[in-house]
Amino acid sequence: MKVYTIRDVAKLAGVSVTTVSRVLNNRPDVSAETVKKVQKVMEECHFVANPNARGLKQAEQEIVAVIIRGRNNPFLNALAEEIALCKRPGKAALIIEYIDEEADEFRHALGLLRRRRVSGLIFVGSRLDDRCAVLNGVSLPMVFATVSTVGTPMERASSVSMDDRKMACEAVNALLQRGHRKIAVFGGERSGWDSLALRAQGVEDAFHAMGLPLDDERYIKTRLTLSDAYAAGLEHFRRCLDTTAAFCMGDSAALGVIRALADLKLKVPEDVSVMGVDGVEVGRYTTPRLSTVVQPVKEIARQSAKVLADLMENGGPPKHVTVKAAVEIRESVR
Amino acid sequence: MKVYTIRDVAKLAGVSVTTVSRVLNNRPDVSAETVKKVQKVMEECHFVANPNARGLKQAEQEIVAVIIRGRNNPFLNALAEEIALCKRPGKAALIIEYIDEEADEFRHALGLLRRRRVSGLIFVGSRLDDRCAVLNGVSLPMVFATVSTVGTPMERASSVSMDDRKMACEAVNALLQRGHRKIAVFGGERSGWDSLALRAQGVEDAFHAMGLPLDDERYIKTRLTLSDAYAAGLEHFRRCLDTTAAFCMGDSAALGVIRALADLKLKVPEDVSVMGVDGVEVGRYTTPRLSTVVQPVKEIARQSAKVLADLMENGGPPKHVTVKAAVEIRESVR
DNA sequence: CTGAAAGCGCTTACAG
DNA sequence: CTGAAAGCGCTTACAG
Repeated sequence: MKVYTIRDVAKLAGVSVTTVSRVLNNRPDVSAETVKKVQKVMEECHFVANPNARGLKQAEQEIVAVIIRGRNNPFLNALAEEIALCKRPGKAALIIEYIDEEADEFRHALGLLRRRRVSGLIFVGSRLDDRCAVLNGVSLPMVFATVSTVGTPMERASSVSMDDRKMACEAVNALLQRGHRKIAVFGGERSGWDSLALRAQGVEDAFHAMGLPLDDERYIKTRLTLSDAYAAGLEHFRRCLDTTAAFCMGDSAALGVIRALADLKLKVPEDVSVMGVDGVEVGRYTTPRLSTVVQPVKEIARQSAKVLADLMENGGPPKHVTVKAAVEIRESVR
Repeated sequence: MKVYTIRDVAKLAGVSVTTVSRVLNNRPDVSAETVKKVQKVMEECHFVANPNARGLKQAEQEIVAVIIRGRNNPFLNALAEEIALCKRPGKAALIIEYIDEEADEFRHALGLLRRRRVSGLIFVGSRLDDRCAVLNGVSLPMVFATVSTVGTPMERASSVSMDDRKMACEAVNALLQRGHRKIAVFGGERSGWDSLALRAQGVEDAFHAMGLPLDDERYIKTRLTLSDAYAAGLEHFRRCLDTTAAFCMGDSAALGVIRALADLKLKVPEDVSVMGVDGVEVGRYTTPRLSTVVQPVKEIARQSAKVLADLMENGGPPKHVTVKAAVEIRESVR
């Protein structure tokens, strides 16, 4: 199957290449008759312009890359979708790269920069540990969505996030206020600067404000997936029968823990209260409905796109936006 | 910030453009010394090759487009991920386009074909109604994942799917076997050729095999989302107090219906049994665990990629692959 | 191991 | 309204 070029089309239509190009780009300065003739030929031979050739001459198109860590996280997925819906500076194209939760998103980004002429970068759901220093060599506008980069070694990165530390504190506080004292925390790495580390600090804040110690035995480090949290939940509640509440740093993890409790014949919230973080849709439909810290997905997406656009257009120092989140007590807590 | 070309690099490094190109492509026929020199310059000026220019000369890269209907469907998302992981003929690039559930995926595909030189197409989760005839003009290899195109007006389309009719029949049969007679069905459009229409036929088959009529009042047409199914469930079970089971043509819908039942103080499965379709992960962790028709996601992805690859390489008539699915009775049915 | 030159398929001043 | 020609930034025979 021959691939036609505009040269072929021109010959077939008996016009110049220039004219075909004009028709292709809907320029006004072609006679209606010619347009028709050329379009007919294009139709007949299923002509499709070569985007590489177009891109080569046309004002180089800007590309914004969105790098998402973990595809099956419904919260990050929803966020990616919203980001894709935001309008971008000029008509910058968007490339979305999902990378494995265990992979190194920073190396991945560097690799991408070497292959493509990216002019802006959004990281979604990144882990912020020592690795992030490698981005210091990058002078592109970068924004981290959902985690704050304040206080990290990355001096040039912007970020949009809720106040993870404060919200975790509020969430745990909600449990403390309801009389819970033995609270299990299902979280991640406590070092580093990312959301999970900040949330761990927030948990401590809440305990300390009440003059209570944070029981290390009740801090359970786990991946925040359904299956891992389920296993971790089984393990914990078999061992610690006196735990009356769980704060899970992700909704999927919370759902996994709730299921583990059910399998141990413990009722939520009668025996154990469970609180998540994120506010994914399914949490409104489970039984019991999941209490959680609802992150404003659209707001985070919008602000991320806006900060990036502003940086790409006007430059300037990195910005850090904090969006408002809310603890929503639903049926899983009492 | 100046954008460097390989010409600039060549000048700075004191070599020819050809040599720079060779270094760029890791060709073996350059002296180590030269390589080092050129790489140093590239590094210094943050050189990134223009992919358009590369693509223009290099053997035109094949592009496979995946068109997915509805982004927040976890089942389709999982499928898309698996497809992305499958190896493709040559090193065909993959572009994944999510389109709105209400949009017309066929027009979208045609638009895409006009803009990009796509050499293969995978549709994920398409609705198959009269609109699909527009694809008859397309002579590209196309495969529909999750729906069978047998019997549709599309003569050139291949498909990979479970036997929707048979599996729906089996699922409803499982309910009938357990003594349920008043079964509500939450499905979609009953006309057309897509999965939902086939499943509706399967439901009828099951009823007819038992010599029972399918009660039209209990066929509820709804979008198969959490929120819509929730609303439809509330509405139905308020009205039909004698319904003892629900067959929902999607797991999200099933979860929505289960929640509606809970809000009506009806217990699942004691008062009403609920069965879904798809087999999404969260259904294994809800309370009660969701009974469902588990579709073999990886198998569908793998077969779709394989059929497409084969068609792209060798051509030939369209293929229709049927994969095995299984009704899994979990806690939501008794 | 290295380079000069042609060419990929378009777009875009420029001239008419 | 139309066309001849230069050029976008690379790659790739070809010659050395």
